[in-house]
Order: sequence, then structure tokens, then C-alpha cells
Amino acid sequence: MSGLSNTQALLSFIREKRIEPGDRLPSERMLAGKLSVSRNSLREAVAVLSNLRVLDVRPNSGVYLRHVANESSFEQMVLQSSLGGAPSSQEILDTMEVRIPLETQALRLACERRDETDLDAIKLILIDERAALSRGENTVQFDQAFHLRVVAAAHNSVLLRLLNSFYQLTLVRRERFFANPDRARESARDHRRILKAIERQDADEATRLVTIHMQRARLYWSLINIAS
Amino acid sequence: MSGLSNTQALLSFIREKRIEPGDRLPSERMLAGKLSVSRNSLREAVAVLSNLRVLDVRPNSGVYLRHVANESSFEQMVLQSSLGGAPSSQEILDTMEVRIPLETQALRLACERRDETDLDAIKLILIDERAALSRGENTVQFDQAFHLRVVAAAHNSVLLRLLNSFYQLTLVRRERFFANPDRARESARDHRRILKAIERQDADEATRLVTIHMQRARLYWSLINIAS
DNA sequence: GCGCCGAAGTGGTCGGGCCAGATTGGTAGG
DNA sequence: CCTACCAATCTGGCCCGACCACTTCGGCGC
Repeated sequence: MSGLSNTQALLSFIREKRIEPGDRLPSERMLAGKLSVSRNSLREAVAVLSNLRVLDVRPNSGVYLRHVANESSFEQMVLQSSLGGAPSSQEILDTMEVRIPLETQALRLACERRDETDLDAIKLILIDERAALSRGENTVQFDQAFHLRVVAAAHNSVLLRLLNSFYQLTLVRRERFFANPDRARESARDHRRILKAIERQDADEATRLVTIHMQRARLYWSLINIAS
Repeated sequence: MSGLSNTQALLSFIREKRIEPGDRLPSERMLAGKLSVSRNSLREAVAVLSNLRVLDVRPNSGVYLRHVANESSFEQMVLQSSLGGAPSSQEILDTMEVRIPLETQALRLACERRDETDLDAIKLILIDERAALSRGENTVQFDQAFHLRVVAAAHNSVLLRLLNSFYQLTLVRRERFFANPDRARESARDHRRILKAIERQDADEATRLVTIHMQRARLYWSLINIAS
């Protein structure tokens, strides 16, 4: 058991016990007992979740599950989704509404600033993607690698970190998306077109393509929502 | 001393001791002694910073200061800037390149979805801003409140959290920006124009205004950089 | 019924201790 | 001289019990 898993155990406890935002958790001593760890170890997990604005520790009162405040940090969303189970369709659409302008900006900058190293790296990823596709594997990791490498070609560290967080946040969702070979093939074709646009520094075409690329995903999640 | 300040103390220690990325920190027992806290408390701080990918804890080896990897989380940037002192001009420009499309998207959505509650709340902020301006106070908090409330009017929780993180990240910088009354006045005028555009749901005008609004700030930081 | 006081419960902190694994240095054997 | 081995030492991981300041609440005396 490493330190991180205590945090996960605490999150699991919150999820299983159906603790609602605003509710008080059992005392640290109780929690330590429930999770079969010492109070010190429990406190490390609490400190982490408190720092991430998931828990609210009130001295002489107790530990409370925070309301999902809008003032909360972005990073918290990963944990929040792990707590609340499947994200709501609204959250998915909200995410897409943010990703689209970010990806667009990334593409625009990548068209300006990409160098030969960038192009070569992206090409390699697409070759691997194509190979995995023909083997019938899930290509979500290549999709992620492609997008990430394109963003890297934008040579903007803030943008890179931000979109990287997005990819991690949406990994599970996109994995289901790419489970369908037709969608995976379609996605790979988009990737090759986007690469060509970046190659000839056609920012308008590139942003147009990525918009379509993501609208497709957006449509998919809309339909999934209606179906369920 | 609450749990959070131990984290700050540890960050201060790292900064003062000029510990470089990749370097090993003193052992937990040593650190606890140096910071005059128990090892348990020290470990809580380490757990938080380890979770935030600032520290790398290797069992049976030691605690190391992580390299600032591009794969790191977005939230880490706040701490990183706190460690590395003033952000580089490149970081500032990178940040602006990301904020602009986000703010643009926020404005566009706000024009579509704003309701009377949104408009009233924004108006109140601008009234307060005007009052503070005439009193010669620093209006950075009203600028932040304005932007945040506009983003809230976009009714997109992801966007709201993300831009909120940006505002926190750049608070210190913007505080210096608003120290100049001329710039503060100019900014306030932009705000009023943006509000009017939102009111009549003129997304094109609103995004045009916010782009200018931010280009102004971008220009400022470019000049500052040249001067220093 | 009112007011007071103490017991219980809370998080915050501390120091000591034990463990497993890695490192190190010295020693015994080749 | 070199090598192989073993024990001391150091690391983080984890646990235990204790004390503190503070809040809350219930019962007891007035």
C-alpha cells in the first residue's frame, strides 16, 4: 500500500457510503478504523483531498465533503468524476465546448510553429495508429498521442499541460468511443488530413478539420445520452 | 498552524535552499527537524506535494524535487511559479495565448445563455468597480469578479473552473497591471462595453472587445519584459 | 426552569517505535 | 590483492498512544 492508495481508499469509502456534499464524514479515528489504517496514514489522505478541495476539514468539528464549488480548482474534476460515477451529459458537453476552442488554438499555433521534428514525430504516431487499426486494437492511446504531439508542436507549455489534463480527464470516455472500429477508422482519417494541413501550414483548413473531428465526437455523446 | 501552512513551509524551504529539480531533499526526519514539526506533520505536507507532482517520493531512497515535466498537471503551475519566482515572459505570453480563446468562447456562450440574473450581477460589479476607481483603489478584484461573473453567465461549469484557475494563477501579475489608474480606467471602460454587448447578445462585438481587452494586457507584458 | 460545569468528541500535533528494502563499508576468505 | 559476504545504517511506510485546545452537549445543582 503506497500513500496514493490510501487516498483512493478514502474516495472509495465516500463513494460507497453515498456521502453527499456537505455531509460530515466519520471522525478521523473512525475512518482510520474503517479503512484499517492508522490515523496518521488516514490524515495524509485527508490532507491530499483537502488540498484538492474535495474535503473540508473544520477543526473541532469534523471532515466534510465539499460542495462542488465553482470556485474549485480544475484539477479537482478528475476526482469529482471518480466520486460521482459517470459524468452527466451536461458535463461532457461542457467539456467539449472548452476543448474545441483550445484544440483550435493549438492547431493554429502548430501550423505556425511546427518544425521538422514535430512533423516526423506526428507521422510516426500515425503509422503506429494505422498498424494498430489493422490489428483491430483500440487506438485510443494513439489518438491521445496524436493530439498531444500536435499540441506540443504549438510550442506553448501552458496549452500543452492544459490539454494533457483534458486528455487524462476524458480517457475513459474516449476509450469507449474508440471501441468501435468504424469510429476509430474515421478518426484516423481525420488525423491524417490534419497532419497534411499542419504540414502545409494551412491553419484555416486545420482548424476546420479539427472542429469537424470534435463535433463528430460531440454528436456521439449527445446520441449516447439520448439512448441511455 | 494548519495543515496547509506546513506545505507552504516546505515550499519555502525548497526555495530558500535553492534545491534544483532532480535533487534529493533531506530525509523526512531531517526535514521535520529543520521545519520544527513532527515527522507526521511533515509527511502530510510531503503527501500533498507528492500528489501535486511537485515532489517524487522514492521508498528506501528519498524525496526528490520533480523536474517540471510537460506531462504535469495544470494545477501544478501555481506551485511551480511560487517556487521559481517570477514567471518568464514566455510563460506569460503562453498563458495569454490560451486565455484569449477561452475568454472568447466564454463571451460567445454568455451572449447566448445569459439571463436577467447574470446581467444584474454583472451590473452590480461594474457599479462597485466604478466606485472603487473613483476612490483610487486597486480594482483588480473587481476585474476578476467581472470576468468570473461573465464566465458564469456562459453556464459552463468546466469553463468556469478553468478560467477561475487562470485568474488565481495570474492574480499577482494583474494586481501590478491595475496599480496604474489609467490602465484600470481603460479596463473598466472595456468592461462596460462588454456588458452592453452581452446585454444585446452581440457575440461578435463582445468577442471583438474582449480580444482587444486582452491584447492590451498582452502588449503591456511584452513591454514590461523588454524594459526589465 | 435556568445556569453552570464537566465529560466526551473533534482535529492538530508530537515523539517513539517497528518494518522492509536499499546502501555501504568493513571483514573474512579466496 | 581481489572478491564475496554480512552487518550496521539509512531510507520511507506505517503504527501506536498521548496530549492539547476547542466545541458541544447533557446532567446536576440552584
